[in-house]
Amino acid sequence: MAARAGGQGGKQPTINDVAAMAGVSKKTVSRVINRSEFISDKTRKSVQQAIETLGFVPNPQARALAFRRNFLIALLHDNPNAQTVLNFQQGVLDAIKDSDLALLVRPVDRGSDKLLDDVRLFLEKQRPIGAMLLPPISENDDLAKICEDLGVRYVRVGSAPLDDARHCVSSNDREVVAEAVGKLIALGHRRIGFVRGPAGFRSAAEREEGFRAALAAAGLSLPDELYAPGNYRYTAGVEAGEAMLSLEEPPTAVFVSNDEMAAGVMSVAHGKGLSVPADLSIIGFDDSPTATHIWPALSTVRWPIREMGSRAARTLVADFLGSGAKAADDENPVMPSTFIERQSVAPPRG
Amino acid sequence: MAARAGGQGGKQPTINDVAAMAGVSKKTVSRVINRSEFISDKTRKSVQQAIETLGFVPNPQARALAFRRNFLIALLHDNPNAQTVLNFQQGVLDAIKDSDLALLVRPVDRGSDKLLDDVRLFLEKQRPIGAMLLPPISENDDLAKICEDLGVRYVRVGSAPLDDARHCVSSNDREVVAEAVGKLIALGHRRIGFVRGPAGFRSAAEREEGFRAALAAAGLSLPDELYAPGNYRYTAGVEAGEAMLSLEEPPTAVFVSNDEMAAGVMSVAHGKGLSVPADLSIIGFDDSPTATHIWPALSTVRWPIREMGSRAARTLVADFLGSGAKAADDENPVMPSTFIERQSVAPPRG
DNA sequence: TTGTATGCGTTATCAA
DNA sequence: TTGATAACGCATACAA
Repeated sequence: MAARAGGQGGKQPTINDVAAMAGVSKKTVSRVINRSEFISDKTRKSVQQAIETLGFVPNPQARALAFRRNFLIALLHDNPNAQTVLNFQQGVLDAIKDSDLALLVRPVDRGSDKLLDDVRLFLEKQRPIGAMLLPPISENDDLAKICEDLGVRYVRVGSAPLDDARHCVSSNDREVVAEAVGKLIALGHRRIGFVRGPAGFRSAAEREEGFRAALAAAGLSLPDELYAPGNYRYTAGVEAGEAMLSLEEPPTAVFVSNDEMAAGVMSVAHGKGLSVPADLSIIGFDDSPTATHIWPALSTVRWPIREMGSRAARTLVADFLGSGAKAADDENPVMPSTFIERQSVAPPRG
Repeated sequence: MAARAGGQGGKQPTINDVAAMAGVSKKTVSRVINRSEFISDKTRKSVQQAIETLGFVPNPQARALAFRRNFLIALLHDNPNAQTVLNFQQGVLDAIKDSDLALLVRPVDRGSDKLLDDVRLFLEKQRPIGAMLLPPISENDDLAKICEDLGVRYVRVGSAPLDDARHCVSSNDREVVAEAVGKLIALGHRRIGFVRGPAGFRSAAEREEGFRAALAAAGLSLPDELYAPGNYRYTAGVEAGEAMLSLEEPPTAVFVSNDEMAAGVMSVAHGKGLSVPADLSIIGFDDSPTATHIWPALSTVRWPIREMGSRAARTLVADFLGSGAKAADDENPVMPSTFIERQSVAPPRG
């Protein structure tokens, strides 16, 4: 059981109890709590002693009122992908578990015309010390501006730098996609299909650019019939698969902009009696659980989402603590994605 | 943009501004905010008028301090399944979006020996009005007791009633599993395998009981070689599949206690050149994204997780508002799961 | 380096 | 049905 020495009358001890026991004023106790520099080692120790024996824990509500800021960090997202959001949360928690911050989660609706007002009201009320924006809403500049206006620190998460280093954590989708597609080409593939992510998503654009860069580097072109639109959903993958695999000269490989759509393409291949990877190589993106659950296991790109969550939270915290601003400046805000080879890729037949 | 009539000096208007404008005391304004009954309609209206024109929003931090309670509800979980957690969150948000509650998310580690202390400290500090416990930690009675001790309302989510109706939202896993397995039997299957969930999980036990009930009802038995342990992970499904499908007389169908393991079994079937469902019918549980991403699409049981989230949150809120306690008592806390037939089930060969 | 007085914005007490 | 005043627990300005 938790050892709670208890103040008086079973209630939680307050700063007053600590002050009384240590024989100092509450302000001095406050200074110790907030790590003020102007404190003699002696009094600091005696105060810490009292805090210890009393089992005193500062009341976050009172601090929030006085600070005009809640000791929370908010995660704003539009539920693009459950695993992504949850992995990110996990990373955030890794970073804040030893602080006394807590995580506030706020799903929003990017399609709503009240999105901006919703977020503004939320931040005004909750007053978190910082907010983290997950893609795709991280790409919304108005949202960032709202944070700025309200004095809420923010970090935008994206597949490419969206803001200055202080306000952004990103991966390098473009490069890694180019690398992955390059391997396809090295294996001998010449007709390589592409399934795109939704219009207006930066991640979709980045992945496409990486794809095209790899093709260009090898002097290959992308015929229209091997280019399919998509929306990151399974059904879009199915549609793209049906279209491409019905071609007279179908592709021997395809890069699909996320795993879920890749699963759709693979289903179509199975349905048509094609063998993956013998008849068709497939590469996805995300390294979601789906990637390993389907058969054969999908080669894909792992997004360092947990690390990004941790990094985003650390940036916010360091920024908040001020002094520790080093953490935010030292680290490179671009975190590398990695290509993961599994069973869905092989040289083309013949 | 949000229409904020603003108090004075660009800052947020406070209760004092409202009181001044309406010509009443702040306590009266407070009464209006908190829907006290002892207010004349006339003053109520004039106060509401002032609130409106000022664009006043009560400061949650101040209220939290005075109420000794934060206007938050906490979600405690042990990350069993990303989709489940996120769907649940979505349901919670459906329920609280018109209140001024916010959602605090707290992943915990059920393996840690500090679990209880962690949760206690978290609740002591954050002082949410209520907490929701997701399985498997919802099965931990000590956790419920901690909530009770701290005066934090709680709701436990499970696959069977874990507590009294006021503190529990559950599904009816057992019945639905029995129904699903019954269909297998009706199709003519006689050798049906079973892959279990992890020991100590109530959901695993419920599903097994449902499975056995269906078998018993048909006078069938479960040979040892068709019973496999598992842990809800893909690899456990693979192991179970390898074992069962290497048998001299393999099963013609298998019920797997969750989708992820079912995907593992299906991979093994594919690898052995077996056709699903012609050679092997498979049923999973969860209706996770995986169920539709694999090929063929998996017949499974849909857990009403979003509805449960919504229900859990409404219970907490109603309980908190006191008056509206009806919501908590009227509704049946058991929410039905449903069997979903897709392509992974067919009659046995021959 | 430390203490005093006061503020943060709301609710509770108790009297009017 | 209302209001004056005291909590709520901590932080800040300004003194000492």
